[in-house]
Amino acid sequence: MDSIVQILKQNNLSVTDGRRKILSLFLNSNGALAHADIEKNTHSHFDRVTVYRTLQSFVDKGIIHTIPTSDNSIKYALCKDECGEGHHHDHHVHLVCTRCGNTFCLDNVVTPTVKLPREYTIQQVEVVVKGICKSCNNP
Amino acid sequence: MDSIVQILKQNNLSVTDGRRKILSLFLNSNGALAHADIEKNTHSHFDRVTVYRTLQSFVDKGIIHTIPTSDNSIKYALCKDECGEGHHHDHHVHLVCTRCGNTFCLDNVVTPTVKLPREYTIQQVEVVVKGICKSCNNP
DNA sequence: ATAAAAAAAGAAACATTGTTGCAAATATTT
DNA sequence: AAATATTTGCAACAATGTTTCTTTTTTTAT
Ligand SMILES: [Mn+2]
Ligand SMILES: [Mn+2]
Ligand SMILES: [Zn+2]
Ligand SMILES: [Zn+2]
Repeated sequence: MDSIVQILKQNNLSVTDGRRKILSLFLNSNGALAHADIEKNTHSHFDRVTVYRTLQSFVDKGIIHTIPTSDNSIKYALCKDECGEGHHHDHHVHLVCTRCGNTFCLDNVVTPTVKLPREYTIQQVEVVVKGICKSCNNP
Repeated sequence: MDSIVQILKQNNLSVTDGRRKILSLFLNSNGALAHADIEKNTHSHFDRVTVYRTLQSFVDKGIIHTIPTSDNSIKYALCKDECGEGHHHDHHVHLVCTRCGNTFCLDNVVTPTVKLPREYTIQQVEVVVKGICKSCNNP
């Protein structure tokens, strides 16, 4: 059975064209994708609303995670850790390349620990590095 | 002379009602502000476009900085370090309170150092912590 | 394989957010 | 006070996101 179908079924998502196509985009991309990238890559084959709902359900199920950015654009990337419904554990650093504009999960770079004064409680630490990516550095 | 006017003049910005009012909002707020907060607090006294342009010019001048978020909303906060035109040096951690929703600059918590593989170049590190803020913890 | 039930997609209408060009108003300089 | 430079508000537009409802598709049960 197709690995894409497998992932969808494992997450109790019914298998539809849209979900198959969008999930395969993530599996075949090494960087993060924005909503607009998906619309472009699917040649607007799917309604915008469908794309929004698909992304939301993937996030809910722990298949993809969002990446914070300073401009107003949510980026999404595959979860590679053990994320599930309501359980996101993506403790890795993200890199936004200032040259090519792409965003990457650095799965091997673990989020550093942050110490806050006692009055605060930490729930999650997000680290986004702006810099130059691998392929822009070694062209 | 008014300290607000002083800041504006120091940055070669002409002194207008909008800039005075918006800058004073930042000076009197302990958390970060989103565009919508400013519109609300000024009772839409200023055109939306003016607010956008004012925020942009404050960022350009190094008076305020943006804070990345996972939802699609830019937050802005006063720069307290030595930022200037084209020189942002806000090396502190930001906290997004999951209870009250406010975003705070933790000026005393320095951004941890991050080590990336040699193939990458680091330009800037942004750390956003989700958790519970001081006042939500000690009500 | 077929019918029934459940879930998702599409369409439309709308709300919010952000951008651009230009004329009128305001601030600064002379 | 007048000339110049800058900013503002308006209008029109583009992009992004949400909600409701009907149609289509997928899944489940027979
Ligand atoms: Mn990631
Ligand atoms: Mn800050
Ligand atoms: Zn790059
Ligand atoms: Zn709080």
